[in-house]
Amino acid sequence: MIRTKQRELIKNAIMESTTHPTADELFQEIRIKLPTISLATVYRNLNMLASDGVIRKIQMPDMPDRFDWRIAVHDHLYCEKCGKVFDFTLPEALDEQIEQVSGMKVKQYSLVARGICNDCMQHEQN
Amino acid sequence: MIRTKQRELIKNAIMESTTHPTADELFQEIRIKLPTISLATVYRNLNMLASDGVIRKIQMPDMPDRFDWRIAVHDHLYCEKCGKVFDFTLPEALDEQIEQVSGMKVKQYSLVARGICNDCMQHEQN
DNA sequence: ATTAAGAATGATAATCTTTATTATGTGAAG
DNA sequence: CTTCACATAATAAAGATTATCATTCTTAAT
Repeated sequence: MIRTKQRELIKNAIMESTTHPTADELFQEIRIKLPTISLATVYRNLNMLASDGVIRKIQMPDMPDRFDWRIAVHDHLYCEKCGKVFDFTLPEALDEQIEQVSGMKVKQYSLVARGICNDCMQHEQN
Repeated sequence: MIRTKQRELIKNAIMESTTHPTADELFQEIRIKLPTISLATVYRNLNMLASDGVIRKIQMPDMPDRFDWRIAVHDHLYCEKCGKVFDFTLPEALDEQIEQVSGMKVKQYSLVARGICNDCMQHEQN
């Protein structure tokens, strides 16, 4: 993995992100600094970084993949009101439980919740 | 939701399935009995049945949606070797835990694991 | 500095799954 | 039987991601 300015910009953009940006959001952001960058390059690098364990790819149904610099095990909650994605961490990882219950070897799992976040709950007028 | 033979066939096909078929797999199967059926109809009806709670839609990253007649809460494990999808059920649902940890209102969640199933473990030659 | 070789890029085509569109057909209530 | 809302078939379109490939960079060695 050689060093290129594209990869550098992509990595920095994620590392500085507070949301969980999609490939396209990162593309739009980086484009301002480096207008010649291609969306394919963004995807390519995000996947490389993810498979190197530098960043994490979050895959949720019905929405584009998102990327996260927080590589420690944690899960995600999508707010159906505001569309934001929040992190949460269960007291203990589920790998073992799943193995016990299923009798299979678990390599990884993804836990994604949908609901309403705190902010949106408070602003609700029902 | 009026009664049509297409809907009937789709529902039956799922109810009799032992795997967790995709829309296209169901389409190919039903096509034999009713060659004029359209893939769009299969999708439309599967989504209707799912939102009516008659069947369940299973969404996993990197593969097409699958459908399941088992509507009771349960989770899924995808075997990376043979490609089959297995069911499992944790001792208790996670909604509450997630709510406590995240402080949000959880409407639903999806837990999908990847790994190696029992059969494939035993046939492995490593 | 030069160069050679591998690796990454940009541009775009292609893929895959799913939904939208629209004209046509059909079930069931009167 | 007629009517009309709803469903269907056929296909176009969308949306996200990956593949392709000619071109351009990086890097390490000369």
